[in-house]
Amino acid sequence: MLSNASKYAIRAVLFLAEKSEMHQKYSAVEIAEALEIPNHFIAKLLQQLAKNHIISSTKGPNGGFYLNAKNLQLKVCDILNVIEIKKVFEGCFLGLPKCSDVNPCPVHHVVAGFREKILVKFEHQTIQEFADEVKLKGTFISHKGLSPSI
Amino acid sequence: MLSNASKYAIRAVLFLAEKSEMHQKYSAVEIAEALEIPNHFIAKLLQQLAKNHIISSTKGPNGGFYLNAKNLQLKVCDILNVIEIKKVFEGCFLGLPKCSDVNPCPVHHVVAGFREKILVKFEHQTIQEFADEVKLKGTFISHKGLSPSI
DNA sequence: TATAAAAAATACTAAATAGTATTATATTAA
DNA sequence: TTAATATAATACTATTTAGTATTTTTTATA
Repeated sequence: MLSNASKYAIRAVLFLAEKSEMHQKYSAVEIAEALEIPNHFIAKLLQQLAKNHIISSTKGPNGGFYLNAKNLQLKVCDILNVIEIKKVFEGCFLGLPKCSDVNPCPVHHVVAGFREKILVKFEHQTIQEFADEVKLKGTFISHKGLSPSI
Repeated sequence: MLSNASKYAIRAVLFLAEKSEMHQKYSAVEIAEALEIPNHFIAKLLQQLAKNHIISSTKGPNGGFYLNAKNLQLKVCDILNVIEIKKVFEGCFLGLPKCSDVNPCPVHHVVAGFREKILVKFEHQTIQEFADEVKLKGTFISHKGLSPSI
């Protein structure tokens, strides 16, 4: 459903959001290591996000990527609009050109419920709120260091 | 989430299921036209399904593809196991390697509900039952002939 | 002001998915 | 037994996504 690029980008932004209180910056390499994702790939994605003002960056020594107050008020959808070409959550699960409540495909109603939920989250919840929720609930944006047996 | 190949294959099998009472056979070309999908592409998929005994076929004049009683008792998952290389509904929505109820990603619980529903349907409902449901509910496996404005 | 650290830009290669074209084989029926 | 029809098999091309490598630019600081 999401491309690897989008998955990496969302996790990277959540990583930066979690760290944003400390006002520290993180290099692409540090982020790649923390999330166990390809170094050069995430660097390119972060650059795209920075260019589109979804995240912030400064060059040079002690530079890196970070989120400012404005960035923290953006939504996951703002990330996806930069990374993903096509609208991810549009498009019928079975590929019908005009699938809708009126002309539903055989799984339309099963999918529609999920789509609604995830769309509300990604369109309305701010990155700040999302990151707070991650902290509160103790969910994971990386499995680094997790016991290999689990 | 599903590849085009899987989408086409599921719709083609539902098409054949709907027609199975008439004991008529349908050529790849006829199926392609009815579902408005690429001719050669669906032909190749139908051949794969036939080779794996998911659907039935006979060559020659008046030949074509059809479903026998045994085929009608199969599940959508049986189709996917032939067409799709990787398990479609495994794998974390955000790409975490060990996402689970124990180590959930930030959207795990939103996704898990949907995944459960669609998986139950695709694993347990027979093609026959699925096709009956399509007929009963009047859902669409093609939008061919639908007014272009809708 | 030279150096090093970091993003930014550019240009690739590789792999997976999507789709097309051609030829061979089987079967029916005239 | 020949012609027509349809699947089966094989071999492609094109596009998208994923990932890598290299060079340029900016900037802090020694």
